[in-house]
Amino acid sequence: MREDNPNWFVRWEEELPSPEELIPISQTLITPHLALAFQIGSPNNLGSKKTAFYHQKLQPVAAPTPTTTTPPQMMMSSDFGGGDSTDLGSGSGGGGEEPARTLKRPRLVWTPQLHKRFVDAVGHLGIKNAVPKTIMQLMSVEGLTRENVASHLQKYRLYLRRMQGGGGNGHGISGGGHVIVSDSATDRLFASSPVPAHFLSPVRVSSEYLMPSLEHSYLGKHAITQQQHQVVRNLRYEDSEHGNGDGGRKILKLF
DNA sequence: AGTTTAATAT
DNA sequence: TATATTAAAC
Repeated sequence: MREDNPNWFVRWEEELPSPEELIPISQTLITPHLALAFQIGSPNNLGSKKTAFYHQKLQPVAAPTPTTTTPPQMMMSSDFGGGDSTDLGSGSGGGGEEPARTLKRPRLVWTPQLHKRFVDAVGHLGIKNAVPKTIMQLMSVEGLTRENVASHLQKYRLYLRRMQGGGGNGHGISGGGHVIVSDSATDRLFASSPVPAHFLSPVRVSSEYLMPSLEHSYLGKHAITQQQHQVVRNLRYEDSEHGNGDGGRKILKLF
């Protein structure tokens, strides 16, 4: 906002994951579209049975903030669309068909990256303007809907408020009333588990997540213990048949 | 863990 | 009318 440092966008840009971080190992040569069209398994497309493909794009690049208090135009001299193409909607390249935007999308997975964008989008907008629509715009993730953000925001607020009130908190809220600075990837995406059986070291900084497994030859089921999979920019459909809970739903991962 | 719905407010 | 917020169901 205005009260912020005039070069807030520099900081923002710095915090953004570099392209190298986004496309580490599982850079697929075959686009999701093609993979699905040919029913061939991409590296992490496990023994999938049914994979739907319907998606859309959205919002070319809306005005930064068409609301009353308009922040300075951000057009980094370097680039923005070059490195990290934050694109949730899949490639409309080959076929070029654009399924009606009225179809219900598969559930979005809030990866740490996506959540991070969300968080500092909220950060840079004031509390005042941190409302789904503007957040969504500032994030500028294609295909991300307003209700996606709204939903996440709801949970996020939920999370925030139970750390202020709740007994053991150790997090930053200034006595004044606002300026929420929760961090640590927001406690690993909303930390609902009361510190699992993991020997947790007092300080864990640097790269929040990260999967050291170089040779990821995980086949069969997604036997990954916990944590996020390696993310691959753009989306991927999987059939997640959790033994219990919901039976075989399609999910959508970003990045 | 996310989505949708409904009620309510702006 | 459109959007936000919240709770609750799914």
